[in-house]
Amino acid sequence: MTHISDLHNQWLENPEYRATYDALEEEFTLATALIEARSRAGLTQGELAERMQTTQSVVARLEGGHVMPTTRTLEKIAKATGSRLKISFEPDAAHT
Amino acid sequence: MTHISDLHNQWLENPEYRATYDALEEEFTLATALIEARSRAGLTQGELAERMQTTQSVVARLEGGHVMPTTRTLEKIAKATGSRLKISFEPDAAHT
DNA sequence: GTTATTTATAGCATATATGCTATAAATTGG
DNA sequence: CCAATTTATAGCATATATGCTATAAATAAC
Repeated sequence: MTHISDLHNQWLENPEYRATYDALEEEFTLATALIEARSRAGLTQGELAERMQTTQSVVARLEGGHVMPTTRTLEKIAKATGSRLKISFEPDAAHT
Repeated sequence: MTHISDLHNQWLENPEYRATYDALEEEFTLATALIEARSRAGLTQGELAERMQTTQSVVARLEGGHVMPTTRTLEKIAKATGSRLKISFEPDAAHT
């Protein structure tokens, strides 16, 4: 069974992949969070799309992590999955 | 002294405002979070803009809550303010 | 293994966020 | 007050997310 995080760990050993890791991380975690929210709501992509007033292909694209969605889209997802969207900037100890 | 949350509470009594409250809430809280992150970092809009590779007017627009930014922009803000971006969909008890 | 269901990809038009310059408005320091 | 700094707004070009249809690929049900 190939889970996305397995791929993730596997790819970590590829230097070229590591180079772009920072930029991709958010897309990975966001896509994962989205998939989890949809699972929790027990919806198919098509059903979620309907509640978001869009189409299944749009949801697939979002879950594929191929875009950096707007907060407008994130809000629609939250509402459609019975979730509450939370966005925060947490002080990063490592940086400060 | 006019704080954004004061205006918020004040406007809550205006019915017309209440009608669009849901759609605006996220912009309010996000803008507030952004302003806080910048304050924490001790940066002016111009300085933050420079670190984000953009201009002061763009930061002003974001903080004004007049746009629903992409996660790409949120990531830039996080990095520039020494923060870590967190996005999550939390199960909403009230809905379920 | 065949069918039905679900998910992923492609390609294009449209909407919206971003990037930018200039300038106004507001705030701060003296 | 005045000057300097900071923040807000306007307007336009560009980049990117979204909306859409169609179809392929993968999974699940039987």
